[in-house]
Amino acid sequence: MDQRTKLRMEARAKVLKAMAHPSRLFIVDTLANGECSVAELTKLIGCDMSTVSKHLAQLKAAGIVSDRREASQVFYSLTAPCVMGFFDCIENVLRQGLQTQIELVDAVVERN
Amino acid sequence: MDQRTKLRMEARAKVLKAMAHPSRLFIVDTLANGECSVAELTKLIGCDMSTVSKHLAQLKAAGIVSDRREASQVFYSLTAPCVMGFFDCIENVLRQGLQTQIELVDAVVERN
DNA sequence: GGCACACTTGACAATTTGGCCAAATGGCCA
DNA sequence: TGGCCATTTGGCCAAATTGTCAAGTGTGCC
Repeated sequence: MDQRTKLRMEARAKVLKAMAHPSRLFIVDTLANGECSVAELTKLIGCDMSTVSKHLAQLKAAGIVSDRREASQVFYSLTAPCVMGFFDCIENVLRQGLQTQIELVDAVVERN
Repeated sequence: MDQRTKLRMEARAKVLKAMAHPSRLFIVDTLANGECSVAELTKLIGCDMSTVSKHLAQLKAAGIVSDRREASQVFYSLTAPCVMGFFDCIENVLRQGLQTQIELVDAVVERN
């Protein structure tokens, strides 16, 4: 892998890595319906606010969300709505994986 | 986040995490052009074959690639070509992030 | 100024990940 | 069977990730 390709893959990986966490996926899913304050997200997720704040910082660093201050609250919103398009494909992969597992079990049952 | 949602997000995260690594992204990109043996991929990536094998195992566990044995070689191919659709969006996010940085620099220059 | 509120950051421990080496496995052929 | 080749697996260590608590920052209000 030449240097140029490596750098491009690293940049891409950074974006994917930012989304590759249950809480952060949930945040993205939630923000797709409109902006949210950190407190709201914290309540929905159910863990420490500092944890949520750090997840949001990661998403922001990746360019997936952006923040807006209003008085003492900070509202986050989705700046890259195209990531919502990932979910259809991911659900497909999950379904396909499940199907494969069923087939494997069937094959074992068949054999016995 | 209720249990059901949490499980779904974890499943989705597993698929994304499988792709969220430079070498694994490169593998996916390469396999999009047709199947490859582990040795070929190892040569292209330029690290230990055992490392590549483990990356492939992760992609396979996530249901993104599948393997086919032919004599002593193992050929991998992309079973979820829809993941290629991620790249357009990711490139968008990266471009947008770059643009944002330029604007920030401009703002600083403006101020001085 | 001082206080309360929403949020972010730093320090830290626990867990996971990534890479290499060496050893094991699987399949072909003499 | 034994040897060879491609690949996988296990052991190990360094580095990255995650979460929590405590302390810090920023904003509005009295």
